[in-house]
Amino acid sequence: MATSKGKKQLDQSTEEKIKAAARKVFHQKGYAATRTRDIAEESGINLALISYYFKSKENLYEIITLETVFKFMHNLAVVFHDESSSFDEKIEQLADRYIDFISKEPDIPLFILTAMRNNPVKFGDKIPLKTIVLESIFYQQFQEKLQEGNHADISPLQYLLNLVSLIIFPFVAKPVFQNITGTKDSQFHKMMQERKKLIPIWIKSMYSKP
Amino acid sequence: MATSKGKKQLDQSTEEKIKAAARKVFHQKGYAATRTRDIAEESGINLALISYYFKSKENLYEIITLETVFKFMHNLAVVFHDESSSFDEKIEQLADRYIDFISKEPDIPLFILTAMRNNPVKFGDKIPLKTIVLESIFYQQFQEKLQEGNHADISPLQYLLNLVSLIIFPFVAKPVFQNITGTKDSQFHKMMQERKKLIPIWIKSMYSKP
DNA sequence: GTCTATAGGGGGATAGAC
DNA sequence: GTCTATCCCCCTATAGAC
Repeated sequence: MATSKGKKQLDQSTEEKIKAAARKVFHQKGYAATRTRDIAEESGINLALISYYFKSKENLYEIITLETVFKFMHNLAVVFHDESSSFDEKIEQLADRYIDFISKEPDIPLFILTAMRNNPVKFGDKIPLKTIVLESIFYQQFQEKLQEGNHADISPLQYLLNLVSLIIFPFVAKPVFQNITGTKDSQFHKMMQERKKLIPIWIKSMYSKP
Repeated sequence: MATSKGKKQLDQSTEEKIKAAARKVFHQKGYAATRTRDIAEESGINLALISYYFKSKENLYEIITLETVFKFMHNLAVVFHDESSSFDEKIEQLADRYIDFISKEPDIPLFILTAMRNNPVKFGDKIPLKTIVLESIFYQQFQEKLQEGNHADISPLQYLLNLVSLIIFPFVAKPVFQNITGTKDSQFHKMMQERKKLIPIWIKSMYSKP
């Protein structure tokens, strides 16, 4: 039952402590505003150990970013490649999983969006995003739906944008939204839960013939 | 015809040069990653003049941020308070104006979103966001629409979130989207232009009775 | 108002003891 | 593996000449 590192499961290894702290601080403040000293304090380890285990701040950041993007896209991959679910069920599952995921990790969307803008190429090379989307069962089912023809005009790319926008943007805009509307955290959370059911319905309406 | 500063209109004052450069660099890289030296180089002025005119980097950043948020919300205010247009026309105008605006200033949405997350209170106090939205003609017209009752259930807040999400998010997600789909800049621009017409239609469909 | 020169502090990284 | 002490560069801000 020991881990591969031969440590107890209860207390993390130093390496893992650093990564957990780095994840937290980088997600919250971004690369430039984060000091290695913040990570050291957050994790309770000694500053010098960051260099010992990860060589540089930049290297640590790259590791965290790659892992974060992977984790985020994992939900997508699981749903997109599920053989047992229908197209409509996949939409429901996407809304459900991502709204839960982002509710628990609210800093991740802005973190990824910023990381990708600052360095679009680097991460594009290392993460098989195209494969996940374009070679998925979801994409096949999408093509079949287009063949049926009993829908309003669908551009697959616009469809994808709409789906993702409706799911993710409210979380990114949360501070602005709460500022304008005076919505409290509990209300906001309730609204996001409602969107799990509403988004699939809305998406269907958008593409049904009039 | 002279400006209040008594300078020619053709070449900007030093103060304006600095602000223009600061705007550009802050929008692109954010506060922490921006060095005052970047702003000096970008504007072609001497580093010491930034302190002379604006005292500190932080103060300059605050000025830029406030102006940016004002400028962004101005489109909203103009459309929301227009007495001559109908509710549906306002939706069309919003999509139209914001898609044009963000196309020209693509860094602004992420800049504002990040600024508001890092300091939600400060800007909330200084910008009359609530007034712009909740005391607008748009909001009145919205209430009237609710009274009519010939629509699917509408939560005003969810409606607002959907509208804004569909307009803004594609621009924020542009790097990720292009990475996944291989879409080029020209294609992306064309898609956003199409959305000017599509978003009002989609929004209507979402809220029409089945 | 604009420049040069520099103060002063902070932050990433490492040497070397334990 | 972990710690203390410190190096050294870089960045903001300012003093002071022009």
